[in-house]
Amino acid sequence: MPELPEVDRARAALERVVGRRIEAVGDHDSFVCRPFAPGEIAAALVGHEIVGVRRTGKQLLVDTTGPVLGLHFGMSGSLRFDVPTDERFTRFWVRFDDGGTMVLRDPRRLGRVVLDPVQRLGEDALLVDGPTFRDLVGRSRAPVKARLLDQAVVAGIGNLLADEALWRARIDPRRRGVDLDRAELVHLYRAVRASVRDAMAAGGSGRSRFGTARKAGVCPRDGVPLASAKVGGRTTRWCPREQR
DNA sequence: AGCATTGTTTCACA
DNA sequence: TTGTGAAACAATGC
Repeated sequence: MPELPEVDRARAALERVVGRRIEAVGDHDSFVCRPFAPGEIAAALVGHEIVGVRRTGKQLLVDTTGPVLGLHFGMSGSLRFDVPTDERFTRFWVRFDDGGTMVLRDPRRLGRVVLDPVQRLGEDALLVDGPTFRDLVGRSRAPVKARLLDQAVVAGIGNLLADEALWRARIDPRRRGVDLDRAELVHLYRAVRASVRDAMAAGGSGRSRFGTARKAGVCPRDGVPLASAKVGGRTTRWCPREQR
């Protein structure tokens, strides 16, 4: 369930392992750990201590006294602590010197585990300032939703948050960035930040009023059936009456 | 059976 | 050249 709010929750949970030493690593899922060979990540990490945890967008960075461990949850990844490492869907795990474990559970295996990740990400959605956001989003000829989903522009916004923010800002997801005026971009910027913050408070993306309504197919403000189409390659729902 | 899925990368094309 | 969008990736659930 990972968009920025879920990943940030994982970051907070990871704070508990700071200061622990890595005793063993399970890196034998060659798809999730690609392009590293089985044992390669383990060899690089064993014996090192976790010294910090950072997040940019949906990317998690675990600093150690050795390499940086990069974690990405893909579509279905999540972290578990102090559970057995042989459970179904365990794709990667770390055991610490205190006997505790960190397990990456990821049924669909679209998550990634890498050493020293090279990031090509834009500014984090929670940190980007208004003028920068307006400039980056407002200069594109792509549908505004596709622009929001582009992690190289603003990092952390996924499909649900994008729909949520556009609904709050009352903007049609199919409109081109260049066709939005300054006031609309201001609204969108505020809507993005509010959507992210609310999702974090609610414990996840898609738990908002619109997130619930998105499934039901009815706009929670005016009861109009939501429109649905592929925008930016993703299923998109919006209120055809309010979002212009 | 068929289709959709809260993500990212690659590749074809304008 | 730059940007855009569809397909591929893997696996599950409806």
